[in-house]
Amino acid sequence: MSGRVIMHLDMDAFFVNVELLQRPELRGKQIIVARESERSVVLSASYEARVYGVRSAMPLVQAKRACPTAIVVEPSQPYREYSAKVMKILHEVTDRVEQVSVDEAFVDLTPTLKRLGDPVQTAQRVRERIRDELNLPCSAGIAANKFIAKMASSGSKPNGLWVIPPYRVQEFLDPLPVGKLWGIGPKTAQNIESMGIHTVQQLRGCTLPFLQQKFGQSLGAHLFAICRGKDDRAVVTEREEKSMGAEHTFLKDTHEGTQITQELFSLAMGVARRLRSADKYAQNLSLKIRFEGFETITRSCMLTSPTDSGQKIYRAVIKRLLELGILEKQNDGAFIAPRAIRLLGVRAERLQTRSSGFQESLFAEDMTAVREQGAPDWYSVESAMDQIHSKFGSHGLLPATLLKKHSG
DNA sequence: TCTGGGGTCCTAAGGCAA
DNA sequence: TCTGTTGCCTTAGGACCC
Repeated sequence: MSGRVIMHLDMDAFFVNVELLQRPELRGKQIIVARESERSVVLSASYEARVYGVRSAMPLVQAKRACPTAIVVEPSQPYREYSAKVMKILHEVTDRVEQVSVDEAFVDLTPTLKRLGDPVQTAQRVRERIRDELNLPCSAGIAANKFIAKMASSGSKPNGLWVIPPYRVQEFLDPLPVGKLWGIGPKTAQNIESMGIHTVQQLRGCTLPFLQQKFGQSLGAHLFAICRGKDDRAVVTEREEKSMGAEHTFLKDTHEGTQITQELFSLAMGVARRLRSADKYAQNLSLKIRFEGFETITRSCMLTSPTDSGQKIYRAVIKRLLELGILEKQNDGAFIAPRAIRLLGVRAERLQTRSSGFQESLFAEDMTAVREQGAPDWYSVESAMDQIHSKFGSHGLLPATLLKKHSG
């Protein structure tokens, strides 16, 4: 036994509760945070709205049908700032904090046991501080590993704290439907259930070779472990980004070349800007194209040399789409998409850290491209400011921590 | 009736070199 | 020179998470 004590902390309906700080008159009501658009999805729903079956990632139109009285609130708050305040409180307990997303984190409490004593009281103090100082509710789970801690915090929601000691793990897991396990999504759950296995207890009856034969080496071994409540993954405090991307869904599916190239230009510039502010070059690009009817493909290409130039990314993307016939050039030189496109995405992969300083030429190149092709609305002062910060930051005039605030 | 945007990790297949 | 094996790289796709 490792003898670890892990806490998983999860903010309750984070986006909703941050919005409520500014609009307390909405407390207790059915709230949906989402962009008001035909194709948007629910970012977060208050528990009052969840009663009606509203869930995050649900199409907004569907959510409104499920709960017609819900009030839709546009996302308007600096969620990352609130997130940072939560993380700061966690970091005051220990530096062994792994932020998983904007609203949740794992904390390895093992090293705090001597200094702070009972981990349950430590968790309670953290939750009280978040409630008192930030006026935000959260839930937490405590267990001997990340998997069980995560399951515990999910089970304790909303506004709860749940401790699952090792000797209670199996009785907690056994009756659960396999689809409730963290990491088992709808597809895998369906696969497992098609074999007549519905509960964790039944899954535990499968041998390791059987699971690996059915689900592959990795997933098979993972299933074998988690249905026994075993998980030796460490709390990882620092993680390097492996890719950065941007995507956009059109309001209406489009064949129109100008609209498509403008969007690609905008995506390429956005990705390049983020590369520069993170001091990274990309060696690979991955394109995502979703056609009408929701069929989605990805295509990738290697760049001739690593880059953080929006122009180079844009040119590579156009070249690849022409090769693939997803984009065609007409006689008059205009582009057209033979199949209507719903979504476009550009992702930079195989990132490498830039060792030398900011490359003036690339900055100038992108600015020239913006002048020539006309900047889309978003590509204005903010973007230029980011590049200037990036430029001076890499010369040491601005601290790196400040730069981080401008990225993302 | 519909399905966003940001990611990570895994697998499989084909090309290629040792 | 031919054949088979192995392993790595590249590419595409899928599942999952929030």
